[in-house]
Amino acid sequence: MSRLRRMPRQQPAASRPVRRRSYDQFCASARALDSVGDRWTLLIVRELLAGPRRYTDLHADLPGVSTDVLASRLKDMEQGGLAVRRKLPPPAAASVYELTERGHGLLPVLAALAEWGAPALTERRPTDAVRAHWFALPLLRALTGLTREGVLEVRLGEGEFHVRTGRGAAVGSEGEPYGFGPAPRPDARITLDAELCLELGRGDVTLAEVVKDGRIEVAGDGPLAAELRGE
Amino acid sequence: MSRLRRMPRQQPAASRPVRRRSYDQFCASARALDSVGDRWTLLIVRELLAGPRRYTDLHADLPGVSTDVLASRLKDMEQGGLAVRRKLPPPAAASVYELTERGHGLLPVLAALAEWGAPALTERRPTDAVRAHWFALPLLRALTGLTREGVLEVRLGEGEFHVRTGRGAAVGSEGEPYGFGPAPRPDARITLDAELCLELGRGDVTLAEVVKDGRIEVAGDGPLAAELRGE
DNA sequence: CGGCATCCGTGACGATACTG
DNA sequence: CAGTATCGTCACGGATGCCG
Repeated sequence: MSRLRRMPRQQPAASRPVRRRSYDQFCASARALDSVGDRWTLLIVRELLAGPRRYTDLHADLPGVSTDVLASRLKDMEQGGLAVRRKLPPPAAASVYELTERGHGLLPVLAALAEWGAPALTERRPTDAVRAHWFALPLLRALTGLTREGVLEVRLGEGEFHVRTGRGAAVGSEGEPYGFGPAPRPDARITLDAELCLELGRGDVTLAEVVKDGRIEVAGDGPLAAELRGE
Repeated sequence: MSRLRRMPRQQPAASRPVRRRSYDQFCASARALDSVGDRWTLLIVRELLAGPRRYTDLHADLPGVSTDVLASRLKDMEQGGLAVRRKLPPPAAASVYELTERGHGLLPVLAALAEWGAPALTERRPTDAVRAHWFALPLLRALTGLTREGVLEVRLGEGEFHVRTGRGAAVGSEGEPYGFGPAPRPDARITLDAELCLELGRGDVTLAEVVKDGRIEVAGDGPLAAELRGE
């Protein structure tokens, strides 16, 4: 009576053309998710939006990703035209991954995700990793009102990063909208803590308010620093 | 010499608290992906953005999703506060899933994905499924310039849907930005083909151009129809 | 019949070890 | 340093069964 149940539930699936998994929908969002919907892919993009990086550094800033998955995603991203692998000039003898223009086009997607996810970013769980440049997207949102073009260095307790302000931060501009570490020649510098970055990104407080409060410290003497101080 | 290699590669993983898989990063984008980064989740959201739907209808419009995964995602979305299950009034004896306000907040994410994915949506592969309302996001992008509030019914070869125009389509407005099928009392109606929807969404052509060309047909006599015709 | 639950085969994922 | 190899586990997709 139960022998019949063992019958061929599934064809051996032979000769299927090993198609990469796709949603197979004629829909723009579905096509986008075919490219960036796999686990870790968008977080790798988030990393590369801050500038070219080496494999090992990517692995270090993405705790939890396994080496083979990272290698596989980078390969997929190369094949998909999102990133390229570039050899550094001779003395370095290393190679870095960097986004193509198509890859940079994902900034609005990451920004929308960050904006939506910000309210859920209240408690910092003990298992959570943190990197300073992860706060660049929330902060960029709070700086969209700035008119002066320039590079702003940001110092957090967790580390440093820098962002481009003014139209230079707009989508489609050459260069990264934000980057790791200190800037080569910043036009201004601010010091604040990560929590304040998030509040600014959520719009809970305005830039002008926290400058007055002293919760944010502005250094520099150029026009960008002046605008940050409120003239 | 090779006996040592068989040693415990992995702890039995006992007593791990069965944590739902999270990226464990104190980052807004990562938190967002903890909620909506699983396979199919954002496409379910895309469906529900068009209005409440029953389980079976969702399954029908998401070819390829297995029944258990769909049930599991819907449960996750309920638990995550993205959607609720609501019983229909007695005669229907069915229940529908609908987005919460938090869930509706994902519209900008889907819109950004659709915008980024649009250039990749050139050839329609023979394996691709199609639904009319999947073209609502690209079309909405082309209609952001409209000032008149109202409901616009859209007729494609593949079926019908309707979109809200004017400030009513803005994020945070009550009601869905777009919906399945014909509208109850549309303020205007347009007829075009899916390809044109995509061209409009990509910005390859403007609304005014295609109205003049006759590639788009505008029906109705209210102010919205007039604005669509270019006064 | 709608709304799942169960079972199974395959593939993706995560951790670790190993190699050029 | 930058991956590849290997392995255990879990997620996914497909088919089917159950239950109100």
